[in-house]
This record gives sequence, structure tokens and C-alpha cells, in this order.
Amino acid sequence: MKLSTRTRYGMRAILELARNNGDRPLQVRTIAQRQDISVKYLEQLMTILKSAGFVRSVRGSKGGYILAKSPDEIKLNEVFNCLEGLVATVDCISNSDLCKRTDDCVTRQVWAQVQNAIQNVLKSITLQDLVDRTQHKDLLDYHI
Amino acid sequence: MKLSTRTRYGMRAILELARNNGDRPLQVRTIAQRQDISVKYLEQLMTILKSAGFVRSVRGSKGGYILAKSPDEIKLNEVFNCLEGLVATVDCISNSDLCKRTDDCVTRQVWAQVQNAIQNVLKSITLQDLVDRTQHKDLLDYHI
DNA sequence: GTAATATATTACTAATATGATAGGAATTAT
DNA sequence: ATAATTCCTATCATATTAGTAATATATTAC
Repeated sequence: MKLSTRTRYGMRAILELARNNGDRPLQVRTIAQRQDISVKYLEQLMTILKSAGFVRSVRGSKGGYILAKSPDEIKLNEVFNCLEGLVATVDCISNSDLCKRTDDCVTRQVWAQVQNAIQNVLKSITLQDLVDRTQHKDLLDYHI
Repeated sequence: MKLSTRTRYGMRAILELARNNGDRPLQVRTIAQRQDISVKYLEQLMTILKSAGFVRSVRGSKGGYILAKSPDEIKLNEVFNCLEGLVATVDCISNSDLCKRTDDCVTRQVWAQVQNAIQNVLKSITLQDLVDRTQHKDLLDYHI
């Protein structure tokens, strides 16, 4: 139950774009440098984010990526689901045909609860929230 | 972010033991049959559950496995953490030394929230709860 | 129009994790 | 002794993940 780097890197990348919002396009290379991610790998992640409609690309010189919507219109669960694939903790939650055993249903209920909890947390946070958190970093205690 | 079969099978297996609580030991073979899991694979999972102290084994003929504690003393998050390994959604949550970038901390905060939410759900449920749910199955609506 | 800059797309590789299988040793009830 | 059962170790196949490479294509600046 670990997050894939796809999700972690992707989330950090789109956060960079959120910070850059309103400015000129941000290049993959720049994001990769700032976030210490392989350029080539990040390119792929940006493609995913693009085809999901979260970012727009500007090709050619001085091109790069920009957010397709305002940061406060992008909720983390949307980005998360896009990157992490189906967030089904187990398949039978989304596809109830798979469930044959009655006992299974008990654990299935549990996994559904878990999944719900995850989504609720992420649903409550927008990219703008994260940008704000970074900017007031000095005022917050970040130790967990 | 899918559950491994280790966790799903293991959870179902220990639930069988919880149902069988107070009775004679339950054999791996029996559990495997009921839950449609490979015997040899389940053996390994039982070893994990045993070394974590959730179950006790009785060797030899008429042997098998029994719960080491009462079902209402075993919380799902404990079993989950044992099977799924460290539930660290990302490593830097449990090991703060890993976090070099300040921006990371923002997403790290998010993952920590997510992890917390998962744990809270699982912490609130015991094996006994699941046993009860199964027994009153006819009274409940299990569709999600 | 040309060079420079960037994305787009595809294929490949290496490493790791996961799921499962197999064989036999150790242990115990009968 | 024998049958039943866990315990231990090794092995294998597959899937996933992370990353690299090469090439094509589009856009802008000049």
C-alpha cells in the first residue's frame, strides 16, 4: 500500500505548476531539476496529466506546461485518481460481480470504508490550498 | 495503491480463525479451501501472522492454527500493518530524514493525512466486529 | 527559412515485488 | 509406526515500476 512514484512525482510536478500559475509556461526540465526527478520519466507523467485535462502544453521555444484550470478548482483526489489509476483498494469494490463469497463481503465492506476515507481527505484539499501552505511555511509546524 | 493479496488473503484467513474461536485448531488446508486460496501460499501468510503474535500454531496431527488473543482484542489496523508491511504511504513519513525538499513537506503532509485516515478506519474495527457482521448478514444491506 | 527549443511518442531495459509452487524436515495424535 | 500437520527453504513465473533512449513533430525567435 505504498504510493507509486508516479503519484508522488506527478503530484509534486503539478504543484510546481500551481505555484507558477499565471506565469509563463514551465518546462519539464525545470520541474525535473527543482523536484529532482528524471526528465524523461517526468515527461511521461506530464502526458498523463495532460490527457486527463489538468494541464495544457505549449510546444516549441519558450513552451512548457501550464495548469488548465485554476488551482482552487483542482482537488487532490482528482489528480490522485488520475495518476494512481483506479483507486480501487480492491477490485471487487468497483466491480461487484467479482465477489463470490459472502465472507468476502465483510472484508470488502472494510476496504470500501478505507477507500472512502482516503477519498474524503483528498477531496477536501485543492492545489491552491497546498500553494498557500507552502507560502506560509514559516508559520506552520511541519513535523509529523 | 491496491491492496496486495497478502493482505486480502491474510485478513480473510484470520477472520476464519476468529469465526472458529474457542474451537479446535483450524488447518491451513481447510481455510484455503473455504477461502479459495493456494494452500502453500497461505502457509506463508500464516507464518507471518504467527510471528507477529496474532495466531498460535498447533503442530502435528489434529494441529492447525488458533487465534492467540480474543477476537475483540485484535484491531484490524494491527493485522493490516503486519501484512501490508509498514503502512507508510510514503517513506518520508516514517523516516523524516529522507525529506530534503521543503515543497515535499507539503505533499508529505497530505500523505500523512491520508495514512492517518486509513489507520483511523481500521483502528475502529475489531475481528469480533467482522464476525458479528457476518452472523447478522441477513439483517444488513451489503451492497456498496 | 533556419536554428533552437520543447513536447510527443514509442520502445526498450533493469530492478524489484508479488504470487505461487515444490519438496522435504520436524512434530504430534492415535 | 503411521498419518496428519506445521515449518522451512528454495525456486519460478509474472507483473509492476522506474528509468533510459531514440526519434518525430511542432513552435517560436531571429
